[in-house]
Amino acid sequence: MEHMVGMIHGKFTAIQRQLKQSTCEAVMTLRSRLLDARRKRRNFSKQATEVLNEYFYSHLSNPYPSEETKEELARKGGITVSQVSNWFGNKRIRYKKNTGKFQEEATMYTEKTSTATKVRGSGGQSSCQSTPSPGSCGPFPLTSGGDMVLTLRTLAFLQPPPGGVCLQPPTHSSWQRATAPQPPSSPAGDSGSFNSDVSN
DNA sequence: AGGCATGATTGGAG
DNA sequence: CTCCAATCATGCCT
Repeated sequence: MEHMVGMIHGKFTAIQRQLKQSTCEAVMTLRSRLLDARRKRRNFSKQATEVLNEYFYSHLSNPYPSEETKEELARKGGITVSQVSNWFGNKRIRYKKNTGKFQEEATMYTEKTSTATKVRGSGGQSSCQSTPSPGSCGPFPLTSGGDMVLTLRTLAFLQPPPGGVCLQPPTHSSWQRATAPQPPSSPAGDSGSFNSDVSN
């Protein structure tokens, strides 16, 4: 009996120590990663930039994505929601500051989205849960499987800014903050909100 | 090395 | 709380 108790006790302490160690390790890892994110800036993947730009330029009149939209954009781009918020914040500021510089980009993406918005049928709001995606209908698998294969490589540079198209700088010098730009048409299944960390 | 582009952080305002 | 504006720090190109 005494032997058993001693053995169990020893095992228990060993496991305890192991657990402590692994926990500490995990915490350290998380912490370092967080700290890393602060200082170490890595450019977003092409896909993320594409997705964000498409949304931004197709909603230039009101580039304030709702929480759900942010989530979806984040998932599509393989980034976090806060990163989406950061990006939109930076983008708004920088776009306003230097509208002319973004004209090429703007036309590029607006054209791209306009060609892709064929699905936008009646009702104004597409009931389809998959948001208007560029190129074709549904290039993004949306399976959240971490298989972030860069599918839309092809439409990276569809066409240069067409000369001749008069790009009048939009006079919306300041966006009016309209609350709830998009009706909360939440896609029922919000599962698999797993942030697959493809980077690193 | 320098300059620019860009993501992240911070502080103030609503 | 979110957003804006300024700023910092890094990545990338020359």
